[in-house]
Amino acid sequence: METDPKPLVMVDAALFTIRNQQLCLILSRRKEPPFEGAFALSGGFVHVQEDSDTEMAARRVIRHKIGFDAPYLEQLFTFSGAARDPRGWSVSIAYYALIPWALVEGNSSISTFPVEEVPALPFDHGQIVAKAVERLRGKATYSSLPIFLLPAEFTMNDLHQIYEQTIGTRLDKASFRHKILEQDIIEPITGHFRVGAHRPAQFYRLSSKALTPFERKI
Amino acid sequence: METDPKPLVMVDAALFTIRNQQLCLILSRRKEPPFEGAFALSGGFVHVQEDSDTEMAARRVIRHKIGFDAPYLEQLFTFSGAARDPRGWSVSIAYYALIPWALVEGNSSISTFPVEEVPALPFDHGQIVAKAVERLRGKATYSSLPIFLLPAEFTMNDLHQIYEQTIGTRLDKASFRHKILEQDIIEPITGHFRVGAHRPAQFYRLSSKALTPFERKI
DNA sequence: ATTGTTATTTGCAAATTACATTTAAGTATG
DNA sequence: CATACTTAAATGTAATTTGCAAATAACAAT
Repeated sequence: METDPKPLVMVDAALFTIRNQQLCLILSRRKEPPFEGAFALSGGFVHVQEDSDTEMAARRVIRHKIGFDAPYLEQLFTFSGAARDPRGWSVSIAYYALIPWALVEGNSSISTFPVEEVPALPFDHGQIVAKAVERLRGKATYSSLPIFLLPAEFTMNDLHQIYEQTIGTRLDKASFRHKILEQDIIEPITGHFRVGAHRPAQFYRLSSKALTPFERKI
Repeated sequence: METDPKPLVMVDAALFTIRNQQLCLILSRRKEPPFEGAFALSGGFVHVQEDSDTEMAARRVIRHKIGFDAPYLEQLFTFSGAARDPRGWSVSIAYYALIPWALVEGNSSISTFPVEEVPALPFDHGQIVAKAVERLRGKATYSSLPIFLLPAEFTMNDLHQIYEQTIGTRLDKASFRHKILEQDIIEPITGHFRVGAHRPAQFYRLSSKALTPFERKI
């Protein structure tokens, strides 16, 4: 079998949320060396005994950070090499997750940064973030992914804004409405409206048909 | 640092080619246990000393198999767990590559199987193949990826067939022609035609503008 | 009742795509 | 050498999708 030195195997997770209509990254300060005290992604070593696979390792890491499982989690890319971690040749299986802000608001151990204002990060976390943003933006243009950034009930405008934020461009309201409704991924909550000093907005929720909304095209 | 047992780290590569107008997978028989003699993907352990990262490891493995670098190589997904390899908890960073058939024709150590007729494979190679096919089909619908399955010079019909094969559906000839030419990813080779018992077909090559054709939309 | 503000619908122009047909350019055959 | 045959390439039009602008609806505040 193999007698060669084996690489370190870890997972890292880029956590996204939308705060104040801005696509943000959730970071926290490292509690151990290397780079103790610096803002970084959530990460940790894969534990062969407790993790059935790396996705479970990522879930464990995320749960440890925010206290619950992220509504959406996807493997992003695997980074590797001798340079990315001072402890030696390593492999990091990177994930990204989408989390509604309401679920983490008030958690004192985390900080958020708009994706355009993320500080310099240790390891190769900058690269991971860049790739995660790219992936998220890409998928948002042809899938209903951004829905996972919203709470269970939301208005068409909420959804529209989330899409514009994640994609980073302006979208026509009427066309957007059309496309979304055509796809049957969301359904109106009859009789439930957001009130205010103007016409009330219909509330929607994920459609029962859209159990795996991610596979649907927008 | 870590004293836990570390997982085995390997790379596996799904090699695609088009043979007889069919999207095929290139497999070869394993020369060592486990599963000695069985058809499997090309794979091997990551060597911390010689591989600068896992992509280089994948290249090394592929070069060892076919003798040269694949024209297109992309990281696919990382598979992991205790069950995928009898030698223990492992991580496999899977890649897929596109290779014109002309480049490997005659190589006696490889076999090809149409993707719909791939035999049962050892490890979790069946899963890897399924994911690779899915990824390839997905990307073919919005990028010019399939071009890497063709030789340097090809006709519009060659390209059209390759697309139909990789996507798995029928595409309108006229619209296809339009969309491709619009994008400037290929250019006609003036004066060069494929002859036969009928109207000669114009030969094309990758456009000089399309240095990274993969980023372009079809 | 009037005004202001946001939500939602409607209508139409522009662009894209699908489908059907025609024209072009050669070889093979008698 | 004219004709049939086959595939390549171009053309034209219907159907669909998308982009843009305006109209209408529904409420609160005044």
